Amino acid sequence: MSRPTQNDWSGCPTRYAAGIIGDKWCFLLMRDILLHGKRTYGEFASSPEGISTNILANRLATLEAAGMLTREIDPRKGSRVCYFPTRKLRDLLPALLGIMVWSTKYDPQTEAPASFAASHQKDPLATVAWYEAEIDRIDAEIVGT
Amino acid sequence: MSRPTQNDWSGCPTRYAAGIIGDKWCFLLMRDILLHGKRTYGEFASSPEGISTNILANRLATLEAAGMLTREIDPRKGSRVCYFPTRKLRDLLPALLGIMVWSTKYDPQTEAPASFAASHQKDPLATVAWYEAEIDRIDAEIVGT
DNA sequence: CTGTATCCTTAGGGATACTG
DNA sequence: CAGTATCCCTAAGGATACAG
Repeated sequence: MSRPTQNDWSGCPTRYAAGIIGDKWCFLLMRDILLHGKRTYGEFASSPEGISTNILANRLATLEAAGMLTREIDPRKGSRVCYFPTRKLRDLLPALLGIMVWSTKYDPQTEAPASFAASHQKDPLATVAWYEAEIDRIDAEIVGT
Repeated sequence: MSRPTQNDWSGCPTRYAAGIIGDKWCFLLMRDILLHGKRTYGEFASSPEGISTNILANRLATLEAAGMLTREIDPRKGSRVCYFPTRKLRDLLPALLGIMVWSTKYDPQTEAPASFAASHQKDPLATVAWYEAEIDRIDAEIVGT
């Protein structure tokens, strides 16, 4: 069976991701959407990292252009804008989960362990259950293909 | 059982990662080390993305300071420097695999599918086998804790 | 070959004011 | 509240020369 060897990475599948994930603000915004359930401009702007409004607008446009989110009117309340994750963004969740597990293990700043870290250490299977529930919740929100 | 809820992300485990992964050059260098088996300054410099030497030196120092790699003399050939992945970096492989799978699915630039993409589509289990072999190969190289 | 150092230009991005 | 626009400064980083 042919499996990838070391010298066959001409079309390296990570270079593409580097353009989107390899940007601090895009990365944090995707986190906010996928993991924190944030959907509105104001919610993004209030993140503890303190993104400035021009950068926020710029990155929202970037992510929309990259097909990671869609900009729509809030179905519940007219004249209010919401950003929804696309399937493409949703599919990044497994990778994000991997990053979270890694950070939980190595981040020295996590003074009081977050509930994720706690439950993950106690029972990794609980993390899987959490992950799948998260997937379901986001799937229910994805509108287009 | 307590599992993470949406409003409990005060100690968000992704913010830490954003500082390391959320940088294009660090991201690509970690890819080179983990997936392309690159170990020397010249090998990094010759990557198709064309990193300039001052940035390369800067990021190698950053990654070393972050405990992601160690700088050592080549055991086989004296007076030649090599950079080895630490366990901390190695543990990022699962996340990187997730990113690769994602890119393989969505990167429109992947004109000729890489062997990874091909084998992954043909048989996902082959990817797992590839991944475990990769882990073993890197583990054999990790020197310190 | 493995880096360092310097120059210099551009882009990133914070602060803030402004608009619908 | 959801942005847009401007100002302005710093840092990122490309090119290149130099050193061990």
